[in-house]
Amino acid sequence: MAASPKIRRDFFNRSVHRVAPELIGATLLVDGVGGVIVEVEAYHHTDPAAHSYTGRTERNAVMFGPPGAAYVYRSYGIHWCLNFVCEAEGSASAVLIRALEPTEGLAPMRRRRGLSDERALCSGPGKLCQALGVSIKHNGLVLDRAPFELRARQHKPEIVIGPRIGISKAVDHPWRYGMKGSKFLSKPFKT
DNA sequence: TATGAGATCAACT
DNA sequence: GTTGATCTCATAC
Repeated sequence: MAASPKIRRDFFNRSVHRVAPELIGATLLVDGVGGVIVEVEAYHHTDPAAHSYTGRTERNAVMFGPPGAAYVYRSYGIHWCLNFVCEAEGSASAVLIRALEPTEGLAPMRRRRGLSDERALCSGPGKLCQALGVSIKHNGLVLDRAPFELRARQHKPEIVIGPRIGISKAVDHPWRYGMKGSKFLSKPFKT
């Protein structure tokens, strides 16, 4: 199989709404463990649902930094969520990685998750971070250097679009992107 | 299949 | 003091 080109950090130097759909089908690895991105959501600083909406704080400082970095935060006190910073320094936009199709390092993922069901390993932002071992240690790290590895997709997949999940503000913005027909989505898309 | 509650904590008001 | 960009398990249908 031909090696896919690595995604460099300048890939993220564009609008989240352009970056997000292009991430579908790309491969994300952390320490060699990961898979194909099948679901993401876009967050923009003008968006009431975004952490950056009310301005820079200690938690979201990475979002205000240069694109191509990972923004990791704790959700509901227990889970971690992984975002990729986009656009430009200070624009405070990011793409939330919501689901992966596991392809590399199945054994460590199953061990970390305590599950054997492949479909449940990475089908949600909290699950995905647990399976890949992502935590606050990764906050602020750039995505084109170890332990991260991002590889571009070979072919453009069919993309489905819908409203975002688990938020209470700006719920109608269709800023959730998924790979059509994937069995590894956190929730099915209404088509 | 669907709905609901509990876990658990840092940031925010 | 309240609220989540969530997940899992239990109970109901």
